[in-house]
Amino acid sequence: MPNPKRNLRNNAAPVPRPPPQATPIRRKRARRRSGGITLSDVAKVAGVSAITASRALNTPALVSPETLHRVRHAIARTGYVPNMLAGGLASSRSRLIAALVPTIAGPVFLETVQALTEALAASGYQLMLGQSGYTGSREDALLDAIIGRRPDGIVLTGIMHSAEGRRRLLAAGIPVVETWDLTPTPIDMLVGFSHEKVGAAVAEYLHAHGRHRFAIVTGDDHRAGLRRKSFVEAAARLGVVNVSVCSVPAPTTLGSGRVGLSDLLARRAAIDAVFCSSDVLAHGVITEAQSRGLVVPRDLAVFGFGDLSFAGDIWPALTTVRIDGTAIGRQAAAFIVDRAEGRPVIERVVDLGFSIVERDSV
Amino acid sequence: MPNPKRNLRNNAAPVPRPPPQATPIRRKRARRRSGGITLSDVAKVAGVSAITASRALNTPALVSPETLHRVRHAIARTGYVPNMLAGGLASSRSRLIAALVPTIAGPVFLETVQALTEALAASGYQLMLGQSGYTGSREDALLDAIIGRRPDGIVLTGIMHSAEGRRRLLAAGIPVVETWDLTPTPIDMLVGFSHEKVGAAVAEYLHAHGRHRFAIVTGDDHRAGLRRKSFVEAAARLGVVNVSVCSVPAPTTLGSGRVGLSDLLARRAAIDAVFCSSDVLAHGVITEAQSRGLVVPRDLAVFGFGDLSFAGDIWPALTTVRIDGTAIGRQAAAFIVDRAEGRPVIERVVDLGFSIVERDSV
DNA sequence: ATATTAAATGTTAGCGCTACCATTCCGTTA
DNA sequence: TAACGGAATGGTAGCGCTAACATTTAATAT
Repeated sequence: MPNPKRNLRNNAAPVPRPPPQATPIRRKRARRRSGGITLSDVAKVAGVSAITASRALNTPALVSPETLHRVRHAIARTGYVPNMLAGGLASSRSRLIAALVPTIAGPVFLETVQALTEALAASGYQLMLGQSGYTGSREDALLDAIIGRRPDGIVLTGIMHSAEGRRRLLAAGIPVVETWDLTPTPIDMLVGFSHEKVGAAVAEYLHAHGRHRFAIVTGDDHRAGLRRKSFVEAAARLGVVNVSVCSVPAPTTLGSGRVGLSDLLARRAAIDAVFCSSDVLAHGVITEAQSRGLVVPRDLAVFGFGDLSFAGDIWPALTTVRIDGTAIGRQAAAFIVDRAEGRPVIERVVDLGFSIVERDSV
Repeated sequence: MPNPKRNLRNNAAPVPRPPPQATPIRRKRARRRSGGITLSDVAKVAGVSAITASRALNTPALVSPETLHRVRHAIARTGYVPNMLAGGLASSRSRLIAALVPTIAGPVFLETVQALTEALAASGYQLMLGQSGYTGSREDALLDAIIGRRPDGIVLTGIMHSAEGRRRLLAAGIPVVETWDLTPTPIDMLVGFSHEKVGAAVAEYLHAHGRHRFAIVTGDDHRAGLRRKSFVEAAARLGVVNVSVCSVPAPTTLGSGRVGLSDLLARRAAIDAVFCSSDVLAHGVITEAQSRGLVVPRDLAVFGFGDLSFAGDIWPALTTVRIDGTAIGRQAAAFIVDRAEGRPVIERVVDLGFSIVERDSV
């Protein structure tokens, strides 16, 4: 039976067929190199072994300066780009970090993601972004897709992870950082702030500024719910009992803020202050108020959350809660990198707190 | 010399030491399995070979229904998650698609990225997002990091890629889709619209609506420059010669829109219409106008670009250019998937056009 | 009844890289 | 002078998976 030699895609120098010696009938099968330049090619050009070339890239301290130079030269000449699939497989270190956010459409987490990206890149890691949606339905499937890439760490941002998800994460043995929240039962590491304290602080602030009829326009996600609850409780402590609540679906938009205020006003509830679960929502509330001839803050105080980039630029400038998303991202990156490099992380929970930015809308 | 047997991390059933026969002195070296569950484990549980288990996952049509069921059961029992590093290495198909955007902070490309993510996920691919910044300085380094992951495709979104970048991309042999632009010399595939036509259309629209003193507030990126140029040219054709131009750094913000209008007004130029290079900028211009007591559109017409989610909700509702970012993302995904699956792409350039959304700001 | 084909499964050998050892060649130390 | 130790480099065997074959069995055509 003749051996059909398909030598597809093999544009390398044709390997001379080994002479049919008295060796047992063992035919060389067609190679299937993907065609790119490999470390061995570089090593050959540099006149060293593959492993030395590898060391020149990964642990240059172990290589003599002269060899290092030769290898670097060879890399430049050949245009070699390391195959991180192969490297990750061999070393069990993918240098990939995954981040899970509900959505990138809402600008809330962008600052964190941005800081994360940069801090990780500085350490030679790359971020892979996954969107789970606020519902959590796709979360488990997404989690498998992520775990399949064997990331060196996972950053969970504002996610209500399912019990099943927690289990898989734990089973995979991947370092996890949860952010934007301070749950009492973190999976692994945690960097965030207390949503309860935010709610209480805002209620106290409004009260101290002479407001007594509170309302809330809030997205229906978990963390916003935490803030709402503590806001209402703090209000009650201050003697403000009837807090009108209007809930809108997450992610929040300027439009849903307008709808929220309309809704509140339609109830004929007497209100003089609105706490919104996001700056975007607050912006919508202000817009709606203005379109109705209400003057902010004279007729209505509006309080935001997030201190997004536009908060200081809208008119009137928005009084809001500032969360340092950049610091969160940086701290998360530090956690992950420490763990990935094998350094132990002692203090696994960091509370970054928040601050109130006083501007013109209250 | 005694053989120090380090059996680190090997929690599998202890392999019985092969009897020290008269074989040449070839010691088994310690295994270094990373500890997870592998396809072989699944195959063992299912009572089939590894390759059959692989087929059950990747090409279930080639496996008998009964075997398929057994394998699936075994996967569920073991909690197996395929190692895509290994799979990608073996098959030269990473099932990873990279997207390069200037920044995710600007909401302009979010719609496209979102659509891309979803369309790719539906085909079993995952998106990896890279931010190059508007400057392009980090672009080449980022490109190497991306090529190193051996993605099956790359989507360039609103990028001014360097010549060196183009070369590397071409050399890597990875399918490329450029988006949001209609350059005459695409690298590979292209889906976008004509920025020149947009500029001309807006100028004509404003003129048709009785405006004669045009101004521009624009971000300083390449594509915005294209629109500006054709806007000015079309204006000249219509007899509007002195178009005041105010350029602000990209990415654009609400704040820079306010600054832009202030700047324009400070020049004491008589203007009755402003074309902005983004909706965010337009929003800033409107905000600044209102804070100065100007009434939009009576005193000043404002034209945006992008039709972002808030455009219809601000007050007055923004007249703008609609780009179907979702369609762009979907088409890009279709291109990439076709190529990744080996289907030829005949028509490599798609013009998705644009439309003008008439609202209340003109 | 035999040849032919298709369907289902198995065997082997890599994909490109790095961990784990082994080796060589110095300069120190006893 | 021999023994030792560190620095630099190399050989080999995988990491977990799949392409390219090979083999077996059942169904169909001649």
